[in-house]
Amino acid sequence: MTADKPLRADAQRKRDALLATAREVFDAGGFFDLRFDDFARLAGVGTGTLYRHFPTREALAEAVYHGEIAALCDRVRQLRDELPASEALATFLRGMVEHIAAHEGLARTLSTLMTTRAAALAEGSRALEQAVTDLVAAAVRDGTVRDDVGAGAVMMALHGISAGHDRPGWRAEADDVITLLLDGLRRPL
Amino acid sequence: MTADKPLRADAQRKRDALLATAREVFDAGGFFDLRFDDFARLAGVGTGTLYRHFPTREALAEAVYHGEIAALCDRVRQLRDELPASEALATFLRGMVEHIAAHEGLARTLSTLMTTRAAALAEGSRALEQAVTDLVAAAVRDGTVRDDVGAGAVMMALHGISAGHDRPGWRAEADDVITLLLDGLRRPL
DNA sequence: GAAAATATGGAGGTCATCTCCATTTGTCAA
DNA sequence: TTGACAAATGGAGATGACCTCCATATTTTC
Repeated sequence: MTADKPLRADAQRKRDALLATAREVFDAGGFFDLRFDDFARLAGVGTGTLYRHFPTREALAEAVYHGEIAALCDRVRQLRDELPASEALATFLRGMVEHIAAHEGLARTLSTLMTTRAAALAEGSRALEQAVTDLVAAAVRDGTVRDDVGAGAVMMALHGISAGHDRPGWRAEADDVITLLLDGLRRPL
Repeated sequence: MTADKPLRADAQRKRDALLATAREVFDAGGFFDLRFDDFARLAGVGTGTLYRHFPTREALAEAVYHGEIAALCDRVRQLRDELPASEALATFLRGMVEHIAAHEGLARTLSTLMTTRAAALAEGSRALEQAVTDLVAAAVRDGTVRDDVGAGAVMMALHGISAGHDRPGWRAEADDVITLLLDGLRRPL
């Protein structure tokens, strides 16, 4: 799938510069207010080069997002190895809110992209979804989580959380959503 | 706030035509793929007229959305009068999923708008949020719903649901989210 | 029915997006 | 090293969507 052909030295350099700049702009939150051409200049690159590497804003965002997703997936796996499944799930979800809080600009950028062009990011976030699905499945096997709801519901709720990050009481509400999810997921006795 | 000055006859006619056309295009789901100028022509109106009535896409969407929101608020109030608060809440949330399912194009349009320019729709959706907040508060007063989480969490989850409407297993997942919410909200004994 | 007020529509200006290709840079074989 | 080929660059300019402006048309008022 990712049959990357070896990139020429200068091409790799430019690509890295673009990604580095993108990460900064993302975190600053000004991604959508910046003309794409200007973004190229900001990264010290011609517009043509920018477009060759990343044909669309979404493509660029996905590339930036990729590392982020991978890190989250790792964290899911790590938690699953260290803790009982249901605790791992709880810890992960709580940590997710923390993570979004700490990278507000990034969350904003991503959730905007999600709704404008879901397809572009679907590929990338599928990995995360799979990891969460596995975690939920493990908790179900342990008998600590009900078996009549899927992990998709958790993903949906997470999406709502990250999309709503600019609400005034975001942090408290996000925590509440997680609380409701976890309590709702507990296997009815 | 809405101190509408009486509109001239022809102006009203054009405005209605625009709204009617918008509703169709929304439901068909092609709102964002359509050039705004073309939309004017489609409604049999000059571009200038379109822009005078609705300065932005968002303004148009909000106008279309307005009736929708009002209907939902009415429904919340109606349910609150007919049923115990916690049942009213459950019925409303279930109905909301049904409603989104039945108006997919509209849901898509709205969730896109929500994230692109939250401010534009905030006014309209604030009313809905207030109605839901009241309903949750009533359920808390009844003692059927826990008092340590706010209604904002419910709004967030709903947002996640409507934003994810194009996921393959949307309907089932949406129902799951509601199930989790409701079970999570039930007052712990 | 004439003047004033209000609304119309679409031609054209503005500006971000993206393409194209003459030029530069990197790679590799001899 | 050097020459020749491939790969990559960058920015000028085409493209096309968005929105403004105003001469004209319609409605209302007196």
